[in-house]
Order: sequence, then C-alpha cells, then structure tokens
Amino acid sequence: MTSTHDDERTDRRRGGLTMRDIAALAGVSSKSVSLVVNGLPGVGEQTRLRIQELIEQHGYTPRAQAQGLATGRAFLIAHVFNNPNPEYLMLMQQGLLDALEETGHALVSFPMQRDDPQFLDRLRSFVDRHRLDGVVFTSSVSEDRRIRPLMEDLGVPYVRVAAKALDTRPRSVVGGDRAAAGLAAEHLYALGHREIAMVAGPPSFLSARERQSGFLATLEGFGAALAPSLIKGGEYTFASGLAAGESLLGGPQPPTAVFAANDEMAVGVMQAAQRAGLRVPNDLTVVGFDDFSIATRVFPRLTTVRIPTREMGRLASLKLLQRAQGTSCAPGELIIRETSAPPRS
Amino acid sequence: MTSTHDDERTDRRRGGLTMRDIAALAGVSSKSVSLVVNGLPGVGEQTRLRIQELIEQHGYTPRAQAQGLATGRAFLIAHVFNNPNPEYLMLMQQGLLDALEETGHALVSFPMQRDDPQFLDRLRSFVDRHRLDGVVFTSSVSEDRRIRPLMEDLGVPYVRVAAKALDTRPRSVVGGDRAAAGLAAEHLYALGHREIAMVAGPPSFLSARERQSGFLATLEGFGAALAPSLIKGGEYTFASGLAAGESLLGGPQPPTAVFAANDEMAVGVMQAAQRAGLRVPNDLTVVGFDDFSIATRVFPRLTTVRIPTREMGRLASLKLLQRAQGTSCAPGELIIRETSAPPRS
DNA sequence: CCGAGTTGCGTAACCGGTTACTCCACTACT
DNA sequence: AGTAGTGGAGTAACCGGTTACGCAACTCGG
Repeated sequence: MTSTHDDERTDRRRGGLTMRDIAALAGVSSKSVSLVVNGLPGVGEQTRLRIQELIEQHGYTPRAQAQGLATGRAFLIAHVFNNPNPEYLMLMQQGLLDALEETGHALVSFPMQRDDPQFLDRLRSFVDRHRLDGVVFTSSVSEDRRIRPLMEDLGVPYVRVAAKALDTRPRSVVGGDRAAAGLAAEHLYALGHREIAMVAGPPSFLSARERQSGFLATLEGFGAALAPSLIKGGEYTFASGLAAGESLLGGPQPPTAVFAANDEMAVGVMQAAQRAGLRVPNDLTVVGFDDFSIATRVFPRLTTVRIPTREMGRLASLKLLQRAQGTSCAPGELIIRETSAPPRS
Repeated sequence: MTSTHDDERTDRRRGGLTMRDIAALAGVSSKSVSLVVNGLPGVGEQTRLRIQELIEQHGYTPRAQAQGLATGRAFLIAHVFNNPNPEYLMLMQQGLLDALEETGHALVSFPMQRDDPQFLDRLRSFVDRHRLDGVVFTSSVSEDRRIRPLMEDLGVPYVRVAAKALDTRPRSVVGGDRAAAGLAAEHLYALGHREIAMVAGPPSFLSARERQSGFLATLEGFGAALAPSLIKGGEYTFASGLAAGESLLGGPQPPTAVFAANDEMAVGVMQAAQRAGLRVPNDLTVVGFDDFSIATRVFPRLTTVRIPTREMGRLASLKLLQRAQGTSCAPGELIIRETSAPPRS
C-alpha cells in the first residue's frame, strides 16, 4: 500500500508482470483478476475496484498468446491478396482495420502469387500454425475455387471480397461491379454517344467479366449493342490500355467514346488519343473504373466509376467477427469529371 | 461422407493434433518430438526418422502461440507507418516480407496518425499485448523522437527506415535521399540549365529536408546556387505541385527546369506547364523523385530519381532479425525519361 | 431457527509447447 | 573388472492465461 515510485520501477522488469502478480498485490486469486480483465460477473464491487486500480496503476496488459492458448482464439486476422493495384490494397487494408481496431485484433498481410503451386500449402500451414481467427481474401486470389474446401477443412472463418457473390452471403462481400459498370453505360448513352468502344480487363478476373457484361448488357438494353470489333481485351495495365487505344483509334471505325474497365487502362487510352492528336473530351470521351488517385492526376481529370473499397473492407471485417448481418453489397457511384462530353455532331 | 482415409479424418478433429499425440504414436516422449521439430541434436537417428515421418504423414504443425508462450517469441513483426503514398507502402511491405518469409514470421500492419495523441499509448499496449519480436517504423512516424525511449523501455528490437540515420546503425536503414537529390541537380546542371527552381516537400518531413538540402548543396557546389524565390514549398501532394508550378511559371523570372521533391508534385508542375501552354520538355524540364508508377503514366514520361524502397524493406527485416551486419544504406538512381532536355537557347 | 439458494472467491487442472534435471545403457580406458 | 564418460530418452515443472469445481458465508422464506 505504500507505493509511489519504487515498485513501479520493479514492475518494468524483464517480461513484465503477470496476472498472478496483480492477484498477489490485491490479495486475491488470479481467477478474480481474470474475471475483472474480461469484464465478467462474479467479483464483488470492492474487489473489482481494487483490482482495476492496480491494473491501471501498474499498466498491466494480459498477454495475447496466453489468452489465445487457453481460449483457442488468436486475435489475429489475415488478409490474403495477390498483387493488384497498391491503392486498392491500402484502401482495403484501411477498411479492414477500421472494424478491427476496437476488438483488439491485429491484421497480418499475406500476399500470394495466384499461380504459385504452393499457394494452398503455404496458406494451410500458416493458418494452422497461427490458429487465425479468420481470413479475408481479396483481389483475384479470392476467386480460387479451392479456398472454400480448404477453409472448411481447417474450420477457420473466412470472407471473400469480390465483384460478385462467390459463397453464401455470410462468406462474401460483393462490390456490385456489374451494376456499377452499367452506370458508365448509362452515362455515355445519355450524353448521346452511339459509337462506343470498350477496353475490357483480363477474362480470368471475375471483376473484368462482371464489368464487361454489366456494361454491354446495359447498352443492349438501350438498343445500342456494341460491335465485337469495338471490344478490345486489356490486361488492366497502362500499357495494355495504350495499345488498345491505339488500335481502336487507328481502326476503320473510330469510336466517339471509350469505356475502360479500370483507370489505368483509361489513362492509357487517353494517352493514345493525345498522341494521335485528338483532344479529350472534345474528340473522344473516356470513362474509367475505380476512381483511384491517378484519375485526378491526369489532364483533363478522368470521369470514372467509384467502388467503395474501404467500406467493403470494413464490411468484410465485421462479417468475419459476425458483427454484421444482412446484405453486404456496396454499390458503385459514377464520378463525372472532365473526360466525358457529348459527341461532336 | 465416407472417406477412404479414416485416420486422416480423425486427425483433423477440432483443434488438430498435438505434439504429445505425435509422441504417443511414435512411442516416445514429447521432448523428442520437440527436438526433432526444432532440428536440435539429442535424438537418435532411428527415432528422428520415425518422428519425422509421422509429422509429415499427419501434417502436424506446432502451434505458434504455445511455442511463443514457452520461449517468449511471438513470430510476429509489426510494420508501423502513417499514411503516405500507397505505392511506397506496398513496396516496403513487399520488401519486409521478402526477408521474413523463410523465418516463419508474420507481418502485422499498424497504421498510425502521427498527430494522434494516443499514438504512443496504442503502440505500447499493442506491443505489450502481443509481445512482438520486433517493430519496423517507416514513413514519417519513424521520425518521432519518442520512439527510441519507448522501444527501449519495452525492450523490443526495432528498426527505423528513414532518409537519414536516426539511430545507431543497427537501428536504422537509410535511404540516402540527400545524395539521390544531388543526382537530380547534376543532371540538370549537365543539361545546361541555369534557371532552376525547386518544389520542396513539407519541412516537417525529414525526407523533404534531406532532398532539399542535397539538391541545393550540389548546385551550390557547381556555383549555381538557387535564388530563394525559386524555392517553393509544397505538401508532397499533386495539388500543391500544381499550385507551385503555376506560381513559378507565372512569376517574374520563370525557370527553364524544375526539380520537385516527389513525383506527385512533379506531375502537378507538368500539368501547370501544360495548362500554361508550355511544352515539356521543350519549354520546361521537370524532374521528380520516387519513381512511382505515376511517373510512367503521364505524357511525356517523367525523369525522376528512384529510391530502392523494396530493398530497404528487405534490409530492415534482416536487421531486425539480426541477420545482416554492415552498412545498410540504399543508394538512389537517376532514371532519365522524357521530361528533361537542354534549355532552349 | 433451519435448510435452500445465492454470491464471492480459491484451488488446481488445463491449453500446447519448451527445457532443466534425471536416469539408464553402453562404450572406453586404466 | 571397475569406473568415468557419453548420448539417448523420460519426467515434470514451467510459460501466463482460463475455467470446472468446491467451499464458505450470507440472504431469505417458512
């Protein structure tokens, strides 16, 4: 009871102090301290206050490993992704952390090569070893069919973030890329464009397929279906957008508007237009998808479709911790900037 | 649900199987299994092989929490950063993981607001709680003076990645921003520019101060010191680069070349030039710093200085695990593209 | 004033590894 | 043959929490 500075000094000794130390100081058993730490009932008001004060005063923090070992939890969530746009990753990670912060969970990053033959094995032993509380899969690794059986075998909760529902609802957060791409189609049609082209993403990506079919279906709905020659395949990269743009603009029937399945490619198309001496948007309208920062770094600034990536990350964490029910679909939004205008008549 | 592998099925039962299970199967004590798992001597050849086979066969993985609890290690490294460029972060994270992969360590991301008053407390309780094996500080949080006393008090190894040595060598990996900025100065001078301007970063960032002083000192060395009016303050953002560019180009004495302390601002300057009807590089040479992807997304592509971010991350992990000695300075490199040319004479 | 039902708390056995200590068998040397 | 030395293997006590179980004291209705 005669404590001021001397014992605080010894508290900082190697390894810190344990629950039993606190218990001894309070003159109770470690069980009572445990109950107080976890906010469980079964401790008298007096005792509780005394213990809380000691915990506060000595800066005691329970050790996650010991808690985990005893309870089977790990306070660890993994984020598994393969190497897409860094901005996507940061937003997603931020979102995941938004919901994890209060629960004391830590987020570990686990990048993967989708074509790595050891993909599954590495993941399995990682999850096994750390006994993770949950795993979030994003970007294109999330589409791997073998994830579900693996995770079910391991008995670890998981959530996939993707462009379209891949699992039952509680196991996925979907971005509604299809509907979002439809917004771009509406915009172009409403501006009066009829000679429209599209630069699609690689068909091995679900997001690319969704964006393409959403865009095409909406145009068809307006009775303005695209000629197949006006659909160019891209790789979601700047270079492929540039190439597609050159091919379209140098082709027999140059379009008045181009929708690219992501901003990188849209910027490539813009650059192809500029190199060909065309002015955007006067001679060519360009619309992208993602609304990453590059959209506002180019001149003129890119009209694009925004997917609420960070929000999707937040929803994914919430789902994983089973603290969110109901639908988890995050709708996209059209951001009109300066690369879209009516066609020259 | 009938499986041909009945025993594999029971192995996968809740919680998986433990070291003592393996020991029982092999007819030895758990100590021997432990020795085999850790590759330590003290086990006979026969026994070792038998145990290894059983481990393999049943897919046994030791549980990190239990190992950690017993040994005091956690197999966890934290990456503490505040919110700079996402591309920097991804490269850094990749680099950190490059060296961590083989050691079985996991990387947890811990983003911070540098001005968050609870910064230190959150970090302290996080490290305390998870008993991390080490912490890597990058971006501008790494410059906080209170980090060293905190980490020393906690007794946890740490490494700072910064533009300049902040601690003793084994505690920091330095990027040599000063020398790298000098490369830009040499380049501009060698091209023949004498009317040179600079857009600096915010002086609260060490990297900004280093880049500025490195650039200015080198020019001074050539006897071509900059007039103070040709040094504009920026915020490392696109918008601030744009503003600085407008101010410089609209000023009384427009420069023939501009060095910006990062690519974002350099692109802003380029855009200011384009809006003012100037052609890059014919009317204005622009050089950036970082070599992030935006440098090749603009037209013409940006001449810039590359800092080997990923490599610095790798070095940081190695240091942390005390598997690297010697100097850990990663020199920058000038990447000449299309935004630099001799001044029009 | 007595048994039943709380409430508060201590004891000890876990969780799944590691490791100091001990014992035993077997070789090697005087 | 006796003994010191050596390597393989088991026992049990940790690491720092959680929790089933049990015991006392205290309340309360009849």
